[in-house]
Amino acid sequence: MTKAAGRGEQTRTRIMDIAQDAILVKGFDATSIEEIVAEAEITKGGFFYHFPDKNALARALIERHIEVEDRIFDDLWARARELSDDPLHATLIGLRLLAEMLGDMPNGHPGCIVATAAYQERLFDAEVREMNRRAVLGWRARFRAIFEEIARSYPPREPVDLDALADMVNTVVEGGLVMSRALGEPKMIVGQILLLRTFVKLVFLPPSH
Amino acid sequence: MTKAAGRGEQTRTRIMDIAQDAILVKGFDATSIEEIVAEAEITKGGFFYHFPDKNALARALIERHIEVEDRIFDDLWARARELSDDPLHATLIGLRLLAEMLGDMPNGHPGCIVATAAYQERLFDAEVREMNRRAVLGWRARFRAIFEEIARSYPPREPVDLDALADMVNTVVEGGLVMSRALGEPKMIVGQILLLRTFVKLVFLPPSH
DNA sequence: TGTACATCAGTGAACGCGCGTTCACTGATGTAC
DNA sequence: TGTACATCAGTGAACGCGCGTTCACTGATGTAC
Repeated sequence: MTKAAGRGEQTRTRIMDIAQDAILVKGFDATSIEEIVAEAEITKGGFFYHFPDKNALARALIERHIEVEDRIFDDLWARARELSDDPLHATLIGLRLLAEMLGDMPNGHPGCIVATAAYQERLFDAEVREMNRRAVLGWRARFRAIFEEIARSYPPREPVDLDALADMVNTVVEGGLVMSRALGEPKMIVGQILLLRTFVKLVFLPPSH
Repeated sequence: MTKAAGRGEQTRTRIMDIAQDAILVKGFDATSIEEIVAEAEITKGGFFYHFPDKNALARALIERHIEVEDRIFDDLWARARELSDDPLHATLIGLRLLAEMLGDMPNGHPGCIVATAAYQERLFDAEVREMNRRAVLGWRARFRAIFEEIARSYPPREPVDLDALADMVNTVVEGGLVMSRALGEPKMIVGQILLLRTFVKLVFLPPSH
C-alpha cells in the first residue's frame, strides 16, 4: 500500500522502534516520553502529534507486535513446508527454525510485548487486553490445525489435548523468554524449544526400535 | 525462630502482602506507596520506617517469593515421595500435585515476582538480578538431580539434555502464567503442566504395548 | 513498686522533581486557480 | 508561472499533579536501678 512512507510515517515508526526496545528492557512505566523523544531527536510536542496519549503508543506497539509475530510464524512454517510435505516433519523443521531464529538474535531476543502487557494489566484498557487475548487464541487455532493434521497421519502414543499442545508452543516461547532473561543466558531458550521439538516427536512418532 | 511476631513485624508483613498482590496485577511502578499504606492503614512515614526506599521493598518481596516457591517445591515433592518410592512415579505425582495447586488457587494464581523482575530489569539493582539468577539456577539443580535419578532407572527413549529438562518445569510454569493471564483463563496453566507430565512420561517410560 | 530513660513503631506535614499533557505558534510541502 | 490557502509535522514553553522521600515529633512499650 504505502510504497514510500512519508516523513511523518517514518518518525512514527522511529518512535515505536525506540519505545519498544526500551519498554522490553525496563517496562512501560519506566520508559518516559522524554527519553523516547530525546533518542528520536524530536520534542515532546512532536510525540503528541503522533499519539494522543501514552496509552495509544502501547496499543500501537501491541498491534504491530502481534502482526510481526504472526508473520514470523507464517514464514517459518511456509519455509518448513517447502522442505517437507509431511506435516509432522514439517513441524519438526519449523520448531528447529524457530529455535535457530531465537538463538540468532544478537544480544538476546527482544522479549514479548504480549507478556509485558499480561504482567501490567491495569495499565491498559479493556480493548488492549482483548487484543492480546485474541492474538493468543489465534496462535492456538493456528497450531491446533497443524497438530490435528499430524494426528490424522500419526496417532498420538499418549492421549493429548490438542489445544493444550497448540498452546504449548507459545507457553515455551514465553516461559523461555522469562527464564533466559532471569538467567542472563539468551541461548537458554534455544534448548527449551528443541526440547519441545523432542516432545512432539515422542508424542507422534512411533517407536523406531 | 520468631515465635510470635511483634507489632512491627506484622505491619511489615502486611505491607509486603498488599504490595505483592498489587504488583502482580499492575507492575511495580504502577503500584504507589500511597495506595499500599492506604490499604495497610498506616501513613507514608510508617512505610519508610520499615523500608529505606521502594527498591528495598522489591528486594524483600523477591527474597521472600523465592523462599516460598522453594518451600512449595520441597513440600510437593516430599508428599509425592511419600506416595511412591519410584523416582519417576513420584515426579509424575509431583507434577500432578503442582497442576492441582495452580488450579485450586481462587481467582487465579498470583503470578511470579521473578517474571515481573525479569521484565522490569532496569528498575532493580545488580543485587536483585543476581538473586533472581541464583534462584533459577537453584531450581535447575533441584530438578536436574531428580531427573538424573530417574534416568538411572529409566534410560531416556530419546537423548535429552537433563539441564534443559530441569529448566522446562519452570519454563512451563512461567510461560503458563503469562499465557493464562493473557487469555484470562486461569485454568489453562493446569493443562500445560499436565502436558509436561505426559512428556516426562513419554521420555522415560518404556512403550507399554 | 515507682521513676528515668531508651527503643519501637509509627504520625503528619512539607518538599521537589519528573513526567504526561496542553497549546499557541511555525516552517515546509502540497494543491487550486 | 505565480500567488493564496490548507495541511503536515512538528517546536518550545508552560502547567500541574502525583509520587517518592525527608524529618521533626510522639505515644506506647520495654528495661535498669
